[in-house]
Amino acid sequence: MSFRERVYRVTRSIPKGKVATYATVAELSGSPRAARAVGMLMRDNPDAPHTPCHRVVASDGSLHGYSGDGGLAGKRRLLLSEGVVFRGSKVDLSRSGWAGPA
DNA sequence: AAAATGACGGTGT
DNA sequence: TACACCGCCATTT
Repeated sequence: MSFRERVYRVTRSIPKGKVATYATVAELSGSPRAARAVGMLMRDNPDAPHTPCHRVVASDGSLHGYSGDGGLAGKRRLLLSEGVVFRGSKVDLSRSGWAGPA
C-alpha cells in the first residue's frame, strides 16, 4: 500500500458537505508534514469517480488549485453545492472543516 | 542515486 | 490582511 493509496482513501472518507485540509489528509495518511505531496496526488486525480479531491482545501480555508472542470471557480461552486459554508472566498473551516473520523 | 518540482504550512515583514 | 521566504514530504525526471 503506497502513500498515495492512503491519501486517496482518506480523501474518499471526507464527509459530504465538509472539507479537509491538505495537512489533515497528510496526517490521516501517516505523514503530517506531507501536505505538499498530498496536493501533488490530488492534481493527478482531477475529479475521479472515487476521489473527491475538491473537498480538500488549504489550511486557512482558501482554495488552491483544481485540475477538474471550471478550475477553482468550479471547485468553489461544487463545494457550495455540497453544503460547505464559505466565508467570502474561503471555506469556513470552523463550520465545514473536517478533522478526521470522530 | 541526485536534483528538481509542486493543488502546502508556518513565520516574518 | 497581503506578500515573501524557508522548511517539509512524496513523486518525477
